[in-house]
Amino acid sequence: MIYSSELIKGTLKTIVLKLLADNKKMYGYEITQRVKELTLDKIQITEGALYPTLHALESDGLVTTESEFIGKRVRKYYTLSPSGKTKTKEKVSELADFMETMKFLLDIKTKTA
Amino acid sequence: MIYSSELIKGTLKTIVLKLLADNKKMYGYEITQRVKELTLDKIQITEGALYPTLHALESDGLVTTESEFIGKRVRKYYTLSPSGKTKTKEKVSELADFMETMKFLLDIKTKTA
DNA sequence: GTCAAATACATTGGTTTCTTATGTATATTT
DNA sequence: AAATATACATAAGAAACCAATGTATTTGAC
Repeated sequence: MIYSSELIKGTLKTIVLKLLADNKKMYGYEITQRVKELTLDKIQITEGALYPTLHALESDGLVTTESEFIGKRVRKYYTLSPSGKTKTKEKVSELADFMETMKFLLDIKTKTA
Repeated sequence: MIYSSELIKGTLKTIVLKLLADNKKMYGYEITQRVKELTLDKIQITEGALYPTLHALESDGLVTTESEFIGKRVRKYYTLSPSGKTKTKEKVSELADFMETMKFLLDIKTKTA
């Protein structure tokens, strides 16, 4: 089972930031594989979604990059900047809060009829 | 505090379906107010988001409608159809599952560095 | 009694965010 | 040798929401 794509919307950036916070430095392809693995294939980040997101994080100054050659192939590592670390905490706690709220909303049984 | 709008994306339809499942019949404005109230103002559904969503649910056959006059003003009630009830269960359990996965993702501390 | 705010519907234009598809190239496995 | 995996990237389009606008009635405050 793979989650319907609407659900991923809005959480991708937070997922990426959190992974970077936990793993110091990661490259794009690694992120897609890690998420796939951690979620037992339920969340599969497409490259068309990931790379633009990473580029946006970079241009927002939330991450810095360094390219490395593995043989002849480039690998681009992403690392959180100080402001990125702050932003990550904000985003993660907002999402955690949101999930609490959603959990409450989904459990309510206030039959008025 | 109000959640950043990206978070709502993908969950609105499920929220609406769940409210209708719990309250039998509701009208649009009532839904916005109920959500606002239940979430302590943290989720505010805009009309520009809600009405298109309700219309989509209707054209998908997940809800039926009946209009009522309150004085001279129309009020349009929405009620889940049988397929809407089934869909609601699916959507709610998918979202619950997704939140479990996200909770796990946000808590991981697998320092590899 | 009038003026603002609340109630109640709806649509339109624009943005953000993701998907699908495509492109390039190297490395590994069968 | 060919298929798959690794690794980057972009472009066109769709989906979902926001902000703004529009119409109209009703209620509450002063």
